[in-house]
Amino acid sequence: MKWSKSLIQTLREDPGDAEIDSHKLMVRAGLMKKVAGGLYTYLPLGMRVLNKVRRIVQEEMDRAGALEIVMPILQPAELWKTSGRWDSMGPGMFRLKDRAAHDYALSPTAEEMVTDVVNGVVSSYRQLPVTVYQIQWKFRDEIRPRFGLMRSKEFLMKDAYSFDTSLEAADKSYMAMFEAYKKVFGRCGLKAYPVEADTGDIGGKFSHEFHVLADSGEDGIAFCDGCGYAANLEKAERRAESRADAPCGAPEVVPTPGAKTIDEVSKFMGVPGSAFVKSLVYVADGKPVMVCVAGDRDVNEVKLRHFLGAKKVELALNDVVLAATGANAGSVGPVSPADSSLRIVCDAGLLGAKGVIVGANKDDHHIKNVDLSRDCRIAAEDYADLVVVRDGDICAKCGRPMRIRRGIEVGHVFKLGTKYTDSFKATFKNSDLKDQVMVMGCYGIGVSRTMQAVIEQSHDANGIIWPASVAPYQVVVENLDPANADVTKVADDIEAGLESAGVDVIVDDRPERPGVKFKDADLIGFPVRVVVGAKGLAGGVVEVKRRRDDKSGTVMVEPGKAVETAVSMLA
RNA sequence: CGGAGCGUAGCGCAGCCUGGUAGCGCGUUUGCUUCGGGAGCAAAAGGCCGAGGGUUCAAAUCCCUCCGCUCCGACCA
Repeated sequence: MKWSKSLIQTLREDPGDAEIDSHKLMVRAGLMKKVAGGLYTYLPLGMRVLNKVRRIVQEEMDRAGALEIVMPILQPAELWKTSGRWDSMGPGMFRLKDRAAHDYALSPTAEEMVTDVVNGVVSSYRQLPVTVYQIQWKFRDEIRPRFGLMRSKEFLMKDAYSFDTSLEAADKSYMAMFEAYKKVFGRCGLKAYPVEADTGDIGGKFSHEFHVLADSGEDGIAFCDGCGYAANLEKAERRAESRADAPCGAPEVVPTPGAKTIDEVSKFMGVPGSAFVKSLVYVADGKPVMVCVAGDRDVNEVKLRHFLGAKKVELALNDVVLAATGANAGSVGPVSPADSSLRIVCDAGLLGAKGVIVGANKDDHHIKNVDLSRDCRIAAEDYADLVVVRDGDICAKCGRPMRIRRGIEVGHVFKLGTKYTDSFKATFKNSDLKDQVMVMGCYGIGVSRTMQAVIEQSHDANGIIWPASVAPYQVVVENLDPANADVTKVADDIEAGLESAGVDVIVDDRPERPGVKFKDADLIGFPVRVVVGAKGLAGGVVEVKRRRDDKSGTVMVEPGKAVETAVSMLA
């Protein structure tokens, strides 16, 4: 391929609307162009990368025994009504009507359709297990599209679905995908870590996310170096040591006028936030419940929801708070709330807390010298791990301190169970001629997001540094003197040689000054660069260099060795 | 949806407060000189100043409405 024919546009300046490096670089390197918020056109260069990532995903899915299919993006509402997600998906799903006023969704995912499809094809246990997958555009009406392809309204996703005869059998399918994912990300040159995750809205029992570590990541992840435990902060558990506080005197009500937040009260009283117990009133499936955590910690609502066994928990509105406690938010606490039957649950880190300060359930007052076990009515079984893990918390598995990192979620694997196969009555005949419900798993990879994650993880001040496996072209041949027939002949011969060696190569044949060409090559980030110039040829050599090396990595070889040298550098 | 801000040439921006000739840099085109890390000079093309309405002799500029986008807090591959 000749650069002059390739429709590559590079920009010297960062786009005004990009925040993170990978997004800036994708636009500057001419991989994509924004159409509107969260919507992008993939330009030829970006399309090549996307196709390479896609190819890798296909190969690893195929190798894992998954079967490729393609399902419609436009999906009838009936499917979504069957599972109940037509209502529960909310405004995140694009919906439209056809001319006959029938409702449709633009597929944000495809559990419903695939269950329907497989149910129609599978009728015997002999056909199971089966895993199907597709690589298809997905649509989500994101609240706030952001960071280029990281969070866009339209994105390319690989979604796979496994169907098994039993939960145990489903574990095998799950592990096959889990292993395949490791290979996919490895081949893309990514370090992606599997972390335990909450199953979220999609439902199901058990799941892992694959994360690429990056400061720009949107998810927090807790890591334990001791045992390798890794979990999304939504899910991460920690071991709470019970406190050995010294006994304290009698509770004492103190006025704290105007101070509502822990910060304000702590400043007012001149004691650190950790000396407080923060009390929040939540509504869990319609019932108020008070949640107490240390003053310097945050409630993890996902853990709370699981602990309470509730479908939904949300912070209570103020009239509920007032009715339950007798005070407005900011002055509530676990000591004798107005509603004496109010359930109080408490973070396990507060077990044994004495001499703490709590809201007095009386506006603008707090109580000090509180001993939770002495002064409050909290059931022993209502102490649990309810807070968001933070750096230095103790790993629940091995007792070593954990650290927090940020990650980009590039993949997710779920054990779904029978949530969808139940609602679709997706059954098979077992060997006893009985109908039995299939057990499902579902597995996603954000293909377009993965492409950007590679850049986020592999770039420098000059531009992208592509791994050879997904580079738009693996080698760029810089013809520094396109007007010179001898130089051009050598450059074109090297191009031909690389092509016959199966290498993707582009020849920069533009009549530009060398500096411009070098800058562009670095910006786009071709893994290997071959420089052919009159000067070098006069000395009988061309230059070969890896993008990731500095100048000292430059190798001078005679033109006949250029192909061989470049190929070896790609390995 | 709540808060903040921005829409001016393909891209990045100034001009707006204080109304009167639409500007700068990059990119593009042509010519000459350059030529191993984003060259110099000269010339040129390129604008419904987001849309609609209003005020005014006169609106990119002031006022109103709408649309779009970006950033900060509740979703997820």
